[in-house]
Amino acid sequence: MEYTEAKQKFIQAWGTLGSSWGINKAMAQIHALLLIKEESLSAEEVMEELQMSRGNVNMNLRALLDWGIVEKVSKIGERKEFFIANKDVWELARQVSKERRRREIEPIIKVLEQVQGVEGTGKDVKEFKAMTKELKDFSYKVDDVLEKFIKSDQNWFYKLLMKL
Amino acid sequence: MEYTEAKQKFIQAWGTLGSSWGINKAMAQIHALLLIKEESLSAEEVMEELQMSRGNVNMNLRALLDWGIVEKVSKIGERKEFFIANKDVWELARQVSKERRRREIEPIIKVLEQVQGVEGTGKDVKEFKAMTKELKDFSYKVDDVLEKFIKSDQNWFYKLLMKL
DNA sequence: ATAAACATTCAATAAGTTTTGAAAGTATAA
DNA sequence: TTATACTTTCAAAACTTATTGAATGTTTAT
Repeated sequence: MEYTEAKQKFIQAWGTLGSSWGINKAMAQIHALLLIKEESLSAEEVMEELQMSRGNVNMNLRALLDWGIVEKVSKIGERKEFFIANKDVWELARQVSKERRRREIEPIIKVLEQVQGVEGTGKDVKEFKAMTKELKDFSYKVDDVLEKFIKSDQNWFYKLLMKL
Repeated sequence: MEYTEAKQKFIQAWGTLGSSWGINKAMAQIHALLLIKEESLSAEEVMEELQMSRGNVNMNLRALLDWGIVEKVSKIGERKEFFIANKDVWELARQVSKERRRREIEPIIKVLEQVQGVEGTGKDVKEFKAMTKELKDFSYKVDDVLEKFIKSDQNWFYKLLMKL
């Protein structure tokens, strides 16, 4: 397989994967491109390589910064900004887990807590309370695992894998 | 809080959560409704409660069956079909993990394997190979954890949580 | 202060996804 | 077999999300 073909294929696949992960395609593709480039790239270069508009690239680069998986780099003598992806896959997984925890687990726990306060003693209400309590308990457990994962180091994780 | 309000709130929140999980809103909302109802519901009843069209309800009930998180129930003397959600949260988590593994991890591993076969000895190619290899190795580890999780029982999981 | 180089915003548009509902299909009962 | 009850399909419409690119804002160099 040609390098150009392989590169396209990877960027494409990463974009698709992103979509089923709440990360939009452009964002995931830019990330993929930065992942496979050792040097940092300017917005211009990303536009060029991925054939995306300036606005789109700018917006999604900022989103990547926001997720903490891409960093800005200044080059001496250069005015424009350059961007580089953190190449540590472990760190990437941690950052993504962290963001998803914040954006998904936390809000659902909040709602589950709230609706627990439903009034009444009817059958429907009892069932409702029972089910939402189970979900809440489980969510707390997941939250707990995620928290530990996020705070842990790579070694901890690999040791855990061994144990399984 | 009133039962009706709590119910709406929960169904709403579950729908939103679903969206960031690759599960469409209607599908997640139907699932939420079935989760909080002990008895099975007919398509008609779901339509009524969620104010959705027949086509939408039918389509998404089939998707839920497909994901293995909702089951058909036949009632004697009744011609129509009824649907019930599995109330075991643990089992739900397992089923969802199973489907997501199949739909997401497996395809990306396949692509990563493929692009590993890229030809050339240039700097770009070497970097590309190194990065995609790292991603592949990590994906295999995740796949492995998921596989064990899917095949395990609830007890295993809770014991694991204790250890963390 | 001005110009040049670059970054950001945002309204318009395009693309993608979900939802509808009527029509077609299927199974059951009489 | 025919009518009825129910399910499935699918093209069109509604809705949502992503993308563009020109206009605006900001920084730096002269």
